[in-house]
Amino acid sequence: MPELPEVESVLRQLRRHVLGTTIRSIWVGRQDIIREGIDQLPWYEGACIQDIQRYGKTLLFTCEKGQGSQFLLAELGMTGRFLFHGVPQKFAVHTHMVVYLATSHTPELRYWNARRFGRIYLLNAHDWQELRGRRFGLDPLSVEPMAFIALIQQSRGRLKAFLMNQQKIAGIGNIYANEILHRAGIHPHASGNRLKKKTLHRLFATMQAVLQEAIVCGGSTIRDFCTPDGSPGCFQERHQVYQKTGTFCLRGCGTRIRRLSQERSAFFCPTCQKRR
DNA sequence: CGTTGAACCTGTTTGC
DNA sequence: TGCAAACAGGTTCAAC
Repeated sequence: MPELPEVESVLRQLRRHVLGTTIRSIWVGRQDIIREGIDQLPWYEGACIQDIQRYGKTLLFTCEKGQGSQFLLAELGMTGRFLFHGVPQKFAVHTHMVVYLATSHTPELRYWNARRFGRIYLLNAHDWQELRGRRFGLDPLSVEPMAFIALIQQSRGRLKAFLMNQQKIAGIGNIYANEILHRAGIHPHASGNRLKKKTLHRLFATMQAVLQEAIVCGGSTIRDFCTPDGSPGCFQERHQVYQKTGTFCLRGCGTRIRRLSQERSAFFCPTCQKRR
């Protein structure tokens, strides 16, 4: 579930509280939670967390030691969390990694992930660049409108699939794709190359507005998302369509929200959302 | 190239 | 009331 706004909320707390801290040691419960570079694990002991960034829905820690630097990429998947020391959690058995810190307001940072859809990557600069180029598309918050529009006009598939394609635009998942399309008044099955310029500009503006608004709310907490200090988000209170099958469209058109079961369930209003 | 579906997972919700 | 099946979904991979 963590999509861009949730990961951004996690990022902001991490930057505030663990940036510049030295790693004392790292404990790993299940080895297979480290997808790549498990043999690099000892290197990180004594390294300094020099920077933390978000790429799409993943978090990138830049770690420095002596002259060298290495990267730690963390996918949250669906149920992944970073938690500060002392934050209560159910199912402690799902804590797969603990980063013990030397100087910080939190002496440890736990990586918890019940469903284990997310993984950790320990990468050198070369491997990170390679992964980055292969996996991440444009950032929805910093992309120029014309670059975004040009990319959509090249796409042939369904618009919702485009928005969720991380290699095109990185960070939007099922919740925000549905919410953005409803607010922009565009059908999830509209095709990008047939939309009018005006509609594309509206889509761009709506995408940024929805994501920014969700970040201010600290993300959406549907089931159990929370930031490292244990706080939930509140953007779910403003959802218009996600998981609202059968309820009346909030635009007041009198139509009920429908759900298409194909492709990760699309929720939409058949009246307000146009194919063109 | 685009699209679809399966696989990976386990806590929660739904249905009988 | 209890149990089993369905569901949730980000990413990767295979197949068409």
